[in-house]
Amino acid sequence: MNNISAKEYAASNLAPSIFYKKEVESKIFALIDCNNFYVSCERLFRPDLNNKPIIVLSNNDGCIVSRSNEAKSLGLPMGGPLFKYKNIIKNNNVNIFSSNYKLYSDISYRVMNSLRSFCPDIEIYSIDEAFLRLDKMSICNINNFANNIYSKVSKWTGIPISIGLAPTKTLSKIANNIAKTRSEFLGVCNLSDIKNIDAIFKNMKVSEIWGVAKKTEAKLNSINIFTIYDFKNSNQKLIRKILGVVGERIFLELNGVSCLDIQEVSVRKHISYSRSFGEKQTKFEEISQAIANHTSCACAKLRRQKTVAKGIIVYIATSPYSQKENYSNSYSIALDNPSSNSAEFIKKAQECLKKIFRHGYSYHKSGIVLFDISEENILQESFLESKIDDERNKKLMKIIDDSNYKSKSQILFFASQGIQRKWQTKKDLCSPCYTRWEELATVK
DNA sequence: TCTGGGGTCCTAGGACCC
DNA sequence: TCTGGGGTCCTAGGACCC
Repeated sequence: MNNISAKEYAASNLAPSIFYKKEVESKIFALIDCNNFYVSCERLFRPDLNNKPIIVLSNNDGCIVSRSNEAKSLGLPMGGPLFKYKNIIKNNNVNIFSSNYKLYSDISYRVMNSLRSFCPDIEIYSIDEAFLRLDKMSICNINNFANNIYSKVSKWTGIPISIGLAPTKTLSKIANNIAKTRSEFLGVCNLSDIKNIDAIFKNMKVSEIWGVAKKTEAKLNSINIFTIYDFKNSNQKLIRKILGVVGERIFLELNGVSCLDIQEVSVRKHISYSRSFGEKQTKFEEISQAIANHTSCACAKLRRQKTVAKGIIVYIATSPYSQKENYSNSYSIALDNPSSNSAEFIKKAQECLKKIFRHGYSYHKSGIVLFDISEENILQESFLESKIDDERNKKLMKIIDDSNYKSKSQILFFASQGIQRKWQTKKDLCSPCYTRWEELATVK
């Protein structure tokens, strides 16, 4: 069955209903989403925390990024800064964790592998979400199949999930939302089975649609579109005029015309690494260490995806919330030849920092971006650089990467990254990484 | 006192070319 | 004297996602 692009659809004279029918028959997407993922990972090894309010914090213990249902009902908002909610947290004995990304990515890997065993046509959309395309498989009963995924994944990994089924990705996100929020669906919602879908859509705000946030919501509200039902039944040309191709695509997807398919994994186009400092920093030396560290981590990522970058951007900033005079600046340098060598990029990063560092400010954050990324194997050989040096550097990087991978930590690093690391991010409430040998849970 | 981090895609506008 | 316009590429910024 041909996929009809939004453009082709817009250009066609055929009645929409013909397309809708064809598309409904042609594709079935399942969106699988882990419930309160970070919180669920923490609970996995701490069953004593079931049914208790838990929150997980962002880097530097700054904001709330994951909440258990109990924490949600206390009114703790997603993204809320921790210090504003100290009272609620204290009065209700809310359990707090710093984010433990090593643990979460290990658990995520388990969940995704389980999903892949059901359907190879998978797009891992984020650490806790994946789309499956089910219509290419021979499945007798799609609902039974989804129910099976639902129970097996929870059983195998211990992580609760929700599943939304629909003929487009946008609709499957909505179906997933319904599965998650309405207990009568028992965690799995097939949108095509719902008889009174209009009644449900009339009760959902446009901001509940994937791709519609504040700005877009305001634009839609201004033309009297408030609910998903309103949006779905509005005028395509008007939507195109007001929201551009992105909005038009959403409109079509809501109407069952699939414009977005499963995406293959592609190499990152930029790799960035930035952190707020645990405490404000004023000295060049400390910030220089942090920058060297960010650069080294980003280069390791670059090598892991077998790519090279042409240049680096370095930036530093004072806190945007500070009452004092603010300063932020960035500087970039392009290399003569693309590289993935940490030492080379660290040197350039420090040149950048010298250009932008100003005395007299308390810095809050620093970061780097590697840009113009291309695949390693299509790298052009330089005429100037010595090939022997190049080979030696590659070997050195491989030794560093292998050792750090084996030890699952940074046992080999550059002196410029520093040892004291006064700038390091705050992570006071971190759980053990239960999935690694040296931190396995103990049974008493 | 204390407010995260890493991405993607799209668009508008400028520079440049013929 | 009359002073175009279309195409392409690049970049910065906006909007959104989790």
